[in-house]
Amino acid sequence: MEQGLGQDYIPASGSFDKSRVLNVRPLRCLVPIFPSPPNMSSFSLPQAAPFVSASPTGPFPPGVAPFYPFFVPPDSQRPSEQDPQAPFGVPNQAGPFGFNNPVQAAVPISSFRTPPRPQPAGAPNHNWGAVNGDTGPSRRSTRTRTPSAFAEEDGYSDSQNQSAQYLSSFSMHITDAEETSKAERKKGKSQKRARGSKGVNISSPDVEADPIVSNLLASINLTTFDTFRRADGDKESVGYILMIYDFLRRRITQIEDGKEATPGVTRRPDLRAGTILMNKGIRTNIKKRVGTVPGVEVGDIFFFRMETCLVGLHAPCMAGIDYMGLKISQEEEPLAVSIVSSGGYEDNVEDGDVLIYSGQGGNIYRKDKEVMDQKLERGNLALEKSLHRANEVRVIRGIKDVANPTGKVYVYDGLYKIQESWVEKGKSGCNVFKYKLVRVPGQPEAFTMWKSIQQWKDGVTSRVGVILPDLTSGAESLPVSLVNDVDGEKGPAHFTYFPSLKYSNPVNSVQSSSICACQAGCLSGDPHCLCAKKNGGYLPYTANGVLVNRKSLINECGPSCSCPPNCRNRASQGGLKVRLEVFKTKDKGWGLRSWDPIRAGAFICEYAGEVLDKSKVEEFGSEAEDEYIFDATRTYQPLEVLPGDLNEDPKIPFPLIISAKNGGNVARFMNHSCSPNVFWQPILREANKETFIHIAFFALRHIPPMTELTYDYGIVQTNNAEQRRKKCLCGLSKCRGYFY
DNA sequence: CGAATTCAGCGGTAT
DNA sequence: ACCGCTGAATTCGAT
Repeated sequence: MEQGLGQDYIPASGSFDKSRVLNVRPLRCLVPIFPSPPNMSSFSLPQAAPFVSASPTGPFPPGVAPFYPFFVPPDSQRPSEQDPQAPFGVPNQAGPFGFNNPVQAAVPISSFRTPPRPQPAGAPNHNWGAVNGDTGPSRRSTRTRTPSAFAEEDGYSDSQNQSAQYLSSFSMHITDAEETSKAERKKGKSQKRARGSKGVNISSPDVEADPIVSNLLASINLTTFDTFRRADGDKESVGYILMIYDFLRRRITQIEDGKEATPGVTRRPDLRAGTILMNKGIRTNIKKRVGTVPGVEVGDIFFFRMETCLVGLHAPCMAGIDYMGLKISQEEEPLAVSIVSSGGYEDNVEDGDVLIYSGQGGNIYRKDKEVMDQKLERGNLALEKSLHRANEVRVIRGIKDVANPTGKVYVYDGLYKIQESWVEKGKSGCNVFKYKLVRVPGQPEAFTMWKSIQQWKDGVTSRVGVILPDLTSGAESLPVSLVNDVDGEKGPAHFTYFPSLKYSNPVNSVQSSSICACQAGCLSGDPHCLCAKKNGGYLPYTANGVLVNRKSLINECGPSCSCPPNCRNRASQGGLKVRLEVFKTKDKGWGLRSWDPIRAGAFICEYAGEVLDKSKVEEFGSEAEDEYIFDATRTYQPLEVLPGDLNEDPKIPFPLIISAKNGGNVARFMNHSCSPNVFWQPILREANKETFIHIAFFALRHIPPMTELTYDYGIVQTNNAEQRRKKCLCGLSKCRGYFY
């Protein structure tokens, strides 16, 4: 598939309308002016470089004025707001800066740049912006390059070609040795800093000394992250990194929660976990690139900026614009590779496929510093160059997280192209750069899906194919839609909806051992909290109800405890937290998915149904009908990422089998997958002075909206297992072919 | 209780 | 050395 770069850079000659392009982009536009030879692949060798650069000193074709549009006459409050179509705020083409006398009136782009600092004669000049009318020495004259260096520094990736052939054409910039020494230096630096800075970061070493964390780090097979994997990821390594990262983050949160809070000190488990993984080289896609990042798919979600750094989607951990230097012919230009739009600036995000993005700088969002005009440097310059080069820019959209209002969800919304740019006066009265980005067509839905879901929730539009708006008839705290937009089936076979587990008799209950007296809610590491004690000292959940790691059994607080209902050690008790729908899948019958994003470790639902007593269990053993059954006695593959001692295998003191055939909740619709995104966890909970075991489902990884929820059904180890096994339809490369 | 404020952070870029 | 669309903790302010 010749999607993306190639086609966009190499229009078939004559297929474009020069006047149209020029009208839209009056800047020096290399695409139409220097068409490349046809039949050139997007994956170009140096001699066939798609980038043909004009000489920095011109000549420019008639009517192409270099950079004048950035000139904003101080006295003419040029109305870009009123006419955003006029690129760069040029009201029309007649004025003194129109096409008629462009060159004379041209103001060099450098007029928007920081004045270059005085440099000794002959020093390298990094003033990229001074392309035309440059008074300083050109970069070309101060630096020579070998032809082969071009290929080495080409950061373009071809999403369809991540083969060894592709890799071999690049030389790895970062060898293992370099990587290690870099990490060592880094580590030394951070330790020094920790010592020197009033003990703010002093707890960092004991996080790594924590047995669970050091176990985790020791268990990671570092050969998995050899040079090859670090340079170019795949879905597996990206998923692995994200899972380790979030586990580490949750574990650090848990440890920190157990400590006395130091007033005024902000704890950043996200940064701590990120730094550890960075230093260990547990990351991928280190080499920056334009376009697709291998292993990251459109629609993938992140809950921390550090996650996008680790997988190479967006390297800066705070800045919104990521860019790289790219050698083009003899020039080096910064090109934007990705942006994050998260609401700090006055971005316009109304249309799902168009984004009006504000440039960086100018202290727009800082209250402690004086607001100033933005400058055409760093990311802003890179975006400008990317406009001219028409290269694809990854867009990550930050959205307020419904489940955690203080946090954000970042959605990778795929590739965009910058269509135009201009300068306008921001609210503060200072110049702000604006960039109009338009989504490259043909990509899977991502951000627009979020918008649709929001409209369904608001009742603005209705979901297509809804059979029942709430199949629970109000039995859950949130409605669960029944949807079929695939075929004519009107719904699953009849069953009774009830939201929790039904024990026919309390035989299987476990004796209640203790209750807690934490009136204000339980806290991790509190030696007085018996419930924390029962869970091994720490509470199993973080403050926002996220499960830190899988345990053989979790002891939640119950009605007899003194803690309030919102105590964090009751994560599975509040009913549904995400808006779910039961939907008709293409080939697996009915399935379950969520309208809301779900973060790794978040509670989804429990398995409701009737607990089969021992006699029925035996009867069940010979029964072929096991469509809606949860069977804790099956054997389960260990969860793929975390080592066994971190993710303990579930242990239930009796053979628990639940039937949801006649009645149950949404969990009965969850299908099997050999590479699931959900796992189950036994939970001990009190009711009427007795304790019962419940089966709760938690997210194994971050799950984007509308992704089917699946867990591993396990394998039955019986004589007639072969006949009863079902063909697995998960369709994954890891599929073991069957379940039960 | 949500919004606004405060502030230490970190990887990366540029000097 | 400097920079930035972080994110947690804390204070503020409108109910």
